[in-house]
Amino acid sequence: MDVVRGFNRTVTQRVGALDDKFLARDRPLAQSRLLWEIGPAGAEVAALRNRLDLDAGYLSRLLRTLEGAGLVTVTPAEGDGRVRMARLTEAGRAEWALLDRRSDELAWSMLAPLTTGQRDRLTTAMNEVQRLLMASMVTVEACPPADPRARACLRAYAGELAQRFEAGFTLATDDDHQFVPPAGVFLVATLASEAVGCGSVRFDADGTAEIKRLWVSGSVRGLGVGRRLLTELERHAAAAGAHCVRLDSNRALTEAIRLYRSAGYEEIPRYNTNPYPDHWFAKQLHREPGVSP
Amino acid sequence: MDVVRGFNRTVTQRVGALDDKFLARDRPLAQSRLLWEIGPAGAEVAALRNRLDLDAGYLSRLLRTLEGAGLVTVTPAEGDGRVRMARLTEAGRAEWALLDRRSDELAWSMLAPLTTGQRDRLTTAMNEVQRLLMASMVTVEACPPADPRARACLRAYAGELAQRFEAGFTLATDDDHQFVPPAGVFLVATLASEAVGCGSVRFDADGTAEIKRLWVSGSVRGLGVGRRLLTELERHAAAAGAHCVRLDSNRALTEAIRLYRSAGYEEIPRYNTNPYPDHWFAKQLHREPGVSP
DNA sequence: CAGAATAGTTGACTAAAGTCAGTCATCATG
DNA sequence: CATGATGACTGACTTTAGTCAACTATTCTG
Repeated sequence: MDVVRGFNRTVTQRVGALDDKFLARDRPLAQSRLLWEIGPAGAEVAALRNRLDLDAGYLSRLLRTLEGAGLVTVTPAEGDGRVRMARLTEAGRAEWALLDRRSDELAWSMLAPLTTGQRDRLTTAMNEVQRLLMASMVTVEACPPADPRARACLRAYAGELAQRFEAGFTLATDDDHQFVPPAGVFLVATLASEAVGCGSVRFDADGTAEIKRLWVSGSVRGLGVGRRLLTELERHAAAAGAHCVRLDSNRALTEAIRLYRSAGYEEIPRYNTNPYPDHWFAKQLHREPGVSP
Repeated sequence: MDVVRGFNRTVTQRVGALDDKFLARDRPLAQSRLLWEIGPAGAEVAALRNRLDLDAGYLSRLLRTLEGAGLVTVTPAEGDGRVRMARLTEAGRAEWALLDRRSDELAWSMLAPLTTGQRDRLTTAMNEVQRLLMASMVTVEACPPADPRARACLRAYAGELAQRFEAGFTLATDDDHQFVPPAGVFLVATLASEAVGCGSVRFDADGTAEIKRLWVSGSVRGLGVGRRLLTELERHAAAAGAHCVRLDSNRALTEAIRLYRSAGYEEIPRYNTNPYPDHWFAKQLHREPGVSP
């Protein structure tokens, strides 16, 4: 705990202050940040507002300023005329490249005074901190399967299975109701208001439950998100009165199968007639009194 | 390099922003930071200005505001009537305690979602990052021996030797001129405008140089500051035309002696009549053409 | 003991950051 | 095709942050 506090104090204040100084050398910080965030690829105004957590009016004004300076153009997005797209002009890209260079300089200024060994240790530790902080920023919560975040996850899930299964994959689209309470539950994992994982469970009348559509985005794989989803799903199943959870999988999904085994699942014979799976698992739940959904 | 940039981005934006939000929930950030920095022990106004890097006038005004809110009292320091001391009132201490609690909550919010193993890895990595960033923020530069920073180091140096030598220690005070160019050089290591180490070298007419008063503050020991000072001193000696550096030490200074050996120094017979040392070392310098002071 | 230096304060500013309500165009829905 | 929702923009503000120069009270120094 004290380590974390010391880290927060030293690192965020010192590095943060430096970072700001590097970014905001000749224009207000908010403008530099915005320019930086738009990036060479451009960005939708709503996305910028979201990422920078700015007031809509304030952001609009900042965009007008950058537009006035000839660094940015804002045009209606194709498809939806309400949405607007911010893009860097030629001059804006030059400015962005300057910021990019400064960011490199800042990084180098942190490494330069160190010996080679220290540099290696620092970058290794930074990597670890960053990954684990990402992991700790992931939240898991229930959400209706019709929610846009859920849809985005399921699209990604289906796309991935279609790639990994030799026979391709088509997601059933008519069983959403199974994962709406009280019949079941659908969970999404969110990182910085972006959905990065999902999972669902259906409670059956015979005291069993079935977990389906567990998926974790590649961007956060290895951070324990899958395990958190699985644990939460089991908790919901137990709270709904299930004494046993089942699930199916395919040998192409090696990480998932490893996860199931290490979470206490044991292989059982085929229990359904789905065309895709070739492995089936089950786990007994120890019902803890007082668990709430 | 990319690791460092990713780290800067994630950590300063995410954690830094959170940190600010936690601190400044019901008063302006600058006021909260100041209140926090004063702390239960109180602090001199100059120290606050230094630590927070604020304009003197601005800081003064902030103090008046906190004073007006009944959170702080500012009184002349004992000893020097120009210096003023800021202290928390009863209400101020309560506010400080609140901030302290929030800081704990923030730290906990970062650890809570993780497994025990992940927590251990995160705190270990944070500790490493913090130490190495401190190391990389240390700057080494030449400075006159009469400079307040140099005096502070020498006081600390003498105090420490007095403690560690059985026979005590008294610092010679009349040889400052030896360490002023062109006769020699005095270096200080600085961390966040606080002197944390020093070292000096005297160039002799026979092509030898003598390193003296190498000291590193306990707060940064183990970060390679001693080695950096030593290397810099050797560089200055070489630039001044020396082909050999000598120094003396005492068996009580085990870390220093280990440093000298690992830096290529070899033990030689007594070369002076100083009462304190019982070990003497020398190292040949390889003069690199084009080295500049 | 007369300056010079140091530590802090005050007044008069400016710029940047952020907020809020009201408006307008576009899109989805019955 | 009216109605409401959505996404962005504008005007009119307030607050916060920060700067600069002039000024006062101590202390140091020759």
